[in-house]
Amino acid sequence: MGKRVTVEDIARELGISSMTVSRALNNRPHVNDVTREKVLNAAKRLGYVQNHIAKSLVLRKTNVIGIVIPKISHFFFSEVIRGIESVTFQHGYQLLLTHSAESTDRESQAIRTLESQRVDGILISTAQNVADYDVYRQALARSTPLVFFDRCVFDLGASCVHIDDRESARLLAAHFVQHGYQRIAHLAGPHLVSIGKERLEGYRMALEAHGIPYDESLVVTSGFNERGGYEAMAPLLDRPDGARPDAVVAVNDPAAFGAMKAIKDRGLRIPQDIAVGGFTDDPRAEMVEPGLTTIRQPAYEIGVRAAEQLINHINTGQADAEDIIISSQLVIRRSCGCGAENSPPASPDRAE
Amino acid sequence: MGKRVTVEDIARELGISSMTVSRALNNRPHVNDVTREKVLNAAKRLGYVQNHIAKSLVLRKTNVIGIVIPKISHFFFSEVIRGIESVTFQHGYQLLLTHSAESTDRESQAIRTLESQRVDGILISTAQNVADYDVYRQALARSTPLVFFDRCVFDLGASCVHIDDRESARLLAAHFVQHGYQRIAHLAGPHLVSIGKERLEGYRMALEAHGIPYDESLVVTSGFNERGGYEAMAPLLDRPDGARPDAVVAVNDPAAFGAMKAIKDRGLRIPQDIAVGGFTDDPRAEMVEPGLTTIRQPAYEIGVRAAEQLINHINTGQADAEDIIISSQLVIRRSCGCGAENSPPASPDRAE
DNA sequence: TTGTACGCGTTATCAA
DNA sequence: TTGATAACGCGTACAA
Repeated sequence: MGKRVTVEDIARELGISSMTVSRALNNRPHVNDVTREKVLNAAKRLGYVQNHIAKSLVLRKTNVIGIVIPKISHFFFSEVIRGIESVTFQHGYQLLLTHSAESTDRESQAIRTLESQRVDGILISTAQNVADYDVYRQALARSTPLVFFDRCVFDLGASCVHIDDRESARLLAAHFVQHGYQRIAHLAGPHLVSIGKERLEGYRMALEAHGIPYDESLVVTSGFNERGGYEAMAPLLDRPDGARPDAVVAVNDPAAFGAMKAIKDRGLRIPQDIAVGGFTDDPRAEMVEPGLTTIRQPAYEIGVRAAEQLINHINTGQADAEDIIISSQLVIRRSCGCGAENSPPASPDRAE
Repeated sequence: MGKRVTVEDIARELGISSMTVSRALNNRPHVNDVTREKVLNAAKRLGYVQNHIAKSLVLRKTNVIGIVIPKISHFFFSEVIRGIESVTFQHGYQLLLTHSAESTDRESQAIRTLESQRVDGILISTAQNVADYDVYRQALARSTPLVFFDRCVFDLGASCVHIDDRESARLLAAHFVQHGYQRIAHLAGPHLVSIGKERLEGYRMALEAHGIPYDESLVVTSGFNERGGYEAMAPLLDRPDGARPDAVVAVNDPAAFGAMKAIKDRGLRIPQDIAVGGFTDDPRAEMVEPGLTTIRQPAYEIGVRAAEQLINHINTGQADAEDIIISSQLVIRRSCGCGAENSPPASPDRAE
């Protein structure tokens, strides 16, 4: 930062006090109209830009909200960010973006950095192997409002915005069961992260409800990306004919895409040989061949609600934590082989 | 922000001066080992978190870099952000993310906000209707380093990181010409933004080089999203048989996807009736049916180079502006009907 | 090795 | 309506 124009400079220029300048610049009362005019002109002429750093220091409020994203490249998260931004923009907050890259170490570091930056609150979706909750507790103890989204940690007294992952997974798995699939595999997320746990549990519930025994060997941890989905399919596809799964419920769409590629690479057909389902409703889901049946998570809305909740916490000091559940939707396409082509809005409608 | 522990608090607790505490916490020399140990213990015990705001104020350096993104939901930009983040993380910079939403007003506001936040530098890709360069000039005049990426403004003395848009568009259009297409349309970006201008120019050059007259009615401004691409196709598809274009070069992939949908909705085939090409290499390009021939822009690398260049400017005061050209690549898939299936890395390899 | 004085740029407070 | 003073939390410069 080079030499910058300060209120002091403007005050000196006009032969008045810096307080009057400050009042004029901030549209505060008790300033003579003529004086105000002179101040604004001088500010423009000198190229004054308010120093928000100094303002934050004295006001003890930065108007900055921190975000911790586990995987920037995931479409879901970029949509959440878009939702968050729309709300924070309206409320005059800025966004400090950090990336944990699925690492708990980097996540902890990010949270500490955000606290150090004195953000007014933090929006976070945990890294996939989250295990130690101390860093969250500490932030909360220092009264930094925290709101989780999608990947949550419950019982910390922090709000969380997410879909009903368990019920959604149950619904998806039940859909396969009801259409006659017998050996339904699950590509699972890491079991430490909320959505991994919940989606697995929903899958189990669906099987149980329909009297299908839970077979541990049909559950393979894939993680959340394409490569993981691809690799997790190997042990399942290596099974002999008749022992191979006839359907796969993936923990999310990227994993499902990887699985679909693995299935095709073996020369098998989707859904005739193996049906596939996912989670997210990634833009690719309607373009992949065949279209991917999936649970649509309204990412933009999740971002909006999370940001609103956080700002609410910020304003009310410490409002009660809420568990906010956003409704999801089963989108049926051809990958599940269940006939109905209940297509989602086509591409042109994805644009704003 | 609630009541926070300060260096003063620690100093009082230990009966020493705040300077010694500051030195100890920052790993500076001239501190007795025993004293340092005591300070670090007390800091941990009291839950001290450095106030980066105060530090920034006194050091006149925030270690924050501002980003201005025209369209968060565009895959290309989320990849750029990922690249930027990888560099800034390594160098200890934080990211303040702003969104112009393609509005020049919001963009100007964003830049002023970032200046107000005293970011050490700004990375920006302009809004599509950029026309007034004053806000950039002012930022530069106040010695806020500025680096453009993808959508640039030249001749301002700011660095710019981008592919060779003109040459890439020329290459793509020439590819169509060489494969016998005669009536090649162009879905153009707004003509005010660099990539809109350059890509149109490359398209013209390719036609000219092959003796095909430039037909203004074959150039329709689509903007950068799916809906724009879809709608821009209407006048082209409304032409009678024989006057319809036999190929379309879209300004980017989202527009190309919209165009493909429009073509299919008319019951026409790709590429037999109309061939399509795009720009970006969006993840959907290899999944759409048929696969989209496109110019691959290495988004991640663009982000990396832009961030490196900015940090370089920050460190060297004001190094010379550079025009940094990242090499792009023509990825041939089936949408251009040119045979060669030069497939890009498959999905599983997209993951990190 | 440790401490004192001061300034970073702004606003709140209280006095004029 | 305006101004003087102090404070936000920290680090630099210099003194002890």
